[in-house]
Amino acid sequence: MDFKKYITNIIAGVTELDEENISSLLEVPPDEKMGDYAFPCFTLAKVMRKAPPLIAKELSEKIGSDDVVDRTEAVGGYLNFFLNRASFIASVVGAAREAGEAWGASDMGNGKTVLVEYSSPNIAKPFHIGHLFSTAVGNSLARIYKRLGYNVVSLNHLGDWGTQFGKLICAYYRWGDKEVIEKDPINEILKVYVKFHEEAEKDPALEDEARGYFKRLEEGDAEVTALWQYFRDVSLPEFKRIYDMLGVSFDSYNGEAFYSDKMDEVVEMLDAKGLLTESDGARVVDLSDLNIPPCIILKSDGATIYATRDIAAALYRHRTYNFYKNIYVVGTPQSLHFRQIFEVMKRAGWEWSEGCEFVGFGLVKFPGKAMSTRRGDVVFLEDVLNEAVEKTRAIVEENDNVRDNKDEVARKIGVGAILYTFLKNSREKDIIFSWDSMLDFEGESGPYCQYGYARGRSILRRAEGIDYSDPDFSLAVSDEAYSLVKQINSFSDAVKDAADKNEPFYVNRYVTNLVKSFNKFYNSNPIMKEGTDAETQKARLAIVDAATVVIRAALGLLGIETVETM
RNA sequence: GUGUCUGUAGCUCAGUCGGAUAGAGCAAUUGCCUUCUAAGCAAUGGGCCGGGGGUUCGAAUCCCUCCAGACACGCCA
Repeated sequence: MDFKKYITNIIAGVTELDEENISSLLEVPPDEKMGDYAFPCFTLAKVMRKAPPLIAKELSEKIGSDDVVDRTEAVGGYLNFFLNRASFIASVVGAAREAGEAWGASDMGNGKTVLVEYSSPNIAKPFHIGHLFSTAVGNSLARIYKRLGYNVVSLNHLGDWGTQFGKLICAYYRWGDKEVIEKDPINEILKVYVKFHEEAEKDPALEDEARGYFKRLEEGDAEVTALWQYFRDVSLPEFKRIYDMLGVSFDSYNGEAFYSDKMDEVVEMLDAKGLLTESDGARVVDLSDLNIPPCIILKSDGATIYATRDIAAALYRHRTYNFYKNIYVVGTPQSLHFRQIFEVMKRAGWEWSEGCEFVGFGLVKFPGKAMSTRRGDVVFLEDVLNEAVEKTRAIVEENDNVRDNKDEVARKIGVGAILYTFLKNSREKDIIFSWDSMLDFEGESGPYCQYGYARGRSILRRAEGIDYSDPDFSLAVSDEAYSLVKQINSFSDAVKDAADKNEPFYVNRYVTNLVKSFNKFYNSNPIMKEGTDAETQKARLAIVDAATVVIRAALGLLGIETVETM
């Protein structure tokens, strides 16, 4: 049942306000001692021409109590509602257990299609820790939208085209050693790529040479294309290995190259709209009326640029998926680029482009400076994940609680810890990379949440054979039980907030608070311990059951897996 | 220079469509492992919410201004 709505109706019955108005005013008090819902009477004071505390008092007297609302209290200008705890717990726990894994789901998406473009690494370059930001956020958003009933399509817009490949090919011809590269393609290719940038500092002519190679690639030159294909072929298995480890998958790996033959049409369409002007030999869309730089569509050498490809990709996606939303999970440094291409599409008269959303995330930095693949200043994601799994494995051995599948447990917890770190703050915040904080498994962390789940499961295993399907919840009423059940009840709010803002950290914070409440609950309300009354035990077991299901569901939305013991 | 974002406890951050004594984790100090897993629980200390003005019954939150920092700003992506 929707308690907020219930209370809104009560207030509507005793005031002149409409339900929508009341609902937006109704809030949750900062302290549980102040009740479950609070209605501020300040705005009412103007129309009723009475002091807010007096209004609150009068309303409180009018409302009285029933099976759902235990009582109301007027404090200051607030009218505070206290729910009947036993019936609240019974209602929420019952509903959550009935819904099971579907708790928190919604049909608001109604089958509308949401595209989420994320991860999108550059091929022929190692997958570094910075890529995890996009991967973690995108994967989580995809899961969140799915839970809300949207038809989600995950897109990995591989960076497999552009002048950077000219650079790579140029570097390969100059400094590459085929035999060495075959043995460890990604790292060796990275080495020549770094060398290219070092040399280009001294000899800027190299840049032109690189652009020349890309031009040849775009023109379909067989030799250069074969080399490009090779770079792509050796990269994909590397990426897939990491995605498997993270539990991430994509519906499409169509990268930039996929759109290389779809750009002529875009150029023609923009031209037909009269949007293209010439500027220093390049063809651009002028955006000076917005005080932002022009969007380059064709470079002065006639080759395309990533803006052209992104526009072609958006058009293709519109035609293929008829999307409701087309979400780009890309670093904030690219915000101007997306503003430009969204504006160009708008000026082209493509109304569907309104559905395009830029979802930026911060930089992963080293203390002092940003990471740079060009300089070779990178931390490889695989190293971070392996380190986390290794550390977890050592803890698992030391604690000696896990009997089977130790490797699997270590992987899930190690990876979960890293994912959690990337999803715990608002996504636009930069992350300063440090091994210490990456490998901190105490306090608010992935392992903390997984631990709470494992403890709950452990209690339920001890309860095997006990039938707690229909307990008397009045026996389980306690401050800890009540606040835990309130958390369980608010799951769907957290999911909606997360989708609304495209911020997975709302779910992260939610599950952390849920686990915190759960830990308090089982620490102060004995369940399978000796001396616990049998009927009380059943009611508490039902709560544990509901809590574990919701913890698992919430962690699942973050891409974090659970373990039965740890 | 222009634009976007940020500034809250020693550190990392929540809270920012105005509301009740400004919160959490880490770090520090202290209790709790013969009793459901101590990756845990309980408790203590810690704050001119960058500075200054303004709007309001009420401002960390809105407006103005200054200071500090990050990122971006045509032929890379």
